[in-house]
Amino acid sequence: MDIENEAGSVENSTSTLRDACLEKALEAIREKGVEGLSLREVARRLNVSHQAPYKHFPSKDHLLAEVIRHCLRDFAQHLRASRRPEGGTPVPAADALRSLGQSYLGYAATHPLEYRLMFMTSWPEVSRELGLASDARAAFEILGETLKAGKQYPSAKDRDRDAMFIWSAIHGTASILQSEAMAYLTIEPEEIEASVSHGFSIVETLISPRQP
Amino acid sequence: MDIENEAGSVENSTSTLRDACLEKALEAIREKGVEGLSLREVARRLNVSHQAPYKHFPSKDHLLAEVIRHCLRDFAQHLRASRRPEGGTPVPAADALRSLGQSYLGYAATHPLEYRLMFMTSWPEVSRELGLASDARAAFEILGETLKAGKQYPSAKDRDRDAMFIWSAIHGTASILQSEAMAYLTIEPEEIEASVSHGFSIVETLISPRQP
DNA sequence: CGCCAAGGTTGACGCTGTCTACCGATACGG
DNA sequence: CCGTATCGGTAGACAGCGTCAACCTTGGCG
Repeated sequence: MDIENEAGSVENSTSTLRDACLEKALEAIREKGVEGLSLREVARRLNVSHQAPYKHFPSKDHLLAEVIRHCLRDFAQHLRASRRPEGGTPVPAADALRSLGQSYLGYAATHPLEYRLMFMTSWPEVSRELGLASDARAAFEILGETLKAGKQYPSAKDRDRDAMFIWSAIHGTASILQSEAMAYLTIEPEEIEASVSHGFSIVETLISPRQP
Repeated sequence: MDIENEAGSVENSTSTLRDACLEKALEAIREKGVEGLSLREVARRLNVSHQAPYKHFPSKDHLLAEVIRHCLRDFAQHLRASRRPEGGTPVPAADALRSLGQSYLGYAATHPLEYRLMFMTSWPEVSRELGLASDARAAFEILGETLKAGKQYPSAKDRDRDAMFIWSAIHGTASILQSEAMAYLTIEPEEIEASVSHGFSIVETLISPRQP
């Protein structure tokens, strides 16, 4: 009833409260962690009754799953943008992979909350029936496309093996960079930078091994 | 008062209930997830009042942190064991890294709950003051030692860069293998096996690049 | 003996997710 | 134009949670 009318959002006139819930949920998670998310808190932030959100989400887990889906799509869009940065001219194939990798790490660095939600939080049970996995796969396939454009593979399986390794390495890097261990340890930033760059070089020689 | 006297555990006579709490907490997490962990549930499983655990842990988070510490130490011990498997004769340096890697992935595969707890769950706030990070670092340093034994590095920093990359790649692999996405996707097991092996090969050529 | 601390108990408080019931609009078929 | 059903909101109740406070029992020690 008392939903704040944020700037813009004209086109999105269907079920304002639903979107507002998603927004405030993310905000609440940002402040108090996933564990601390509470439907009542979301309702309170929107000045509605504690039951209002239930008209749009069957349960707290459904809300959380939708928040994660939102992040997945935003993330995928962010990755896609790395292939045509600003100007509109596509990145040359040789640089596409590094560009994608930096885009990936950049997202993880600037959206740690969202990254954690997507890839380091155990999804709620209902995510399965809500088909969250297909949103995750969409993001993964951007890497596959980039590889395909940059190198001739004898078979799709060979490409997938490379993709799997690269995805693992970069996800591992991203998740270690923002893990608790990293926050508690003391490592000079320049050394981290060097490590990451080292990793990129390794992956690049993996992709184009025959060029002198 | 009514703590079950499990098999053995004679040497561990100091504060039986404390250890029992840790044990039952892990059990409860296994059944109902980290989110579902409740101190009262732990107490109930031990036939003890809902406040008894508070005599040993200042808060639920302290209990959880101790559970994680327990996992970290067990994990480190598991990794160390990979260097001297069963018989007592150490693994030759050339195979040490792959052996360590398989040990790592093996642990993640056979103890998914513990792995998630250590590396994919956001540690409770109190972990910082409880010094959990040093337990995590102990596990990481096993990799550093293995690298040092297998290759001459010009400097410790160079070694750390390799270690960082390898750790990232293998953590990424482990965490993707047991991620939600993997559970929801459909990939043939043999293909997964091939991808993992592919990754190992890449890392091995990284370590010994000059051998034909 | 007196006393104190350790480790257990019960009870209460405010928070949570969710079930149920109610209530006002608004659309729509007769 | 009048039911009436549905949609999106409200209010109340319930059990379970973490945690604070108070109390009780027991064993060791000056």
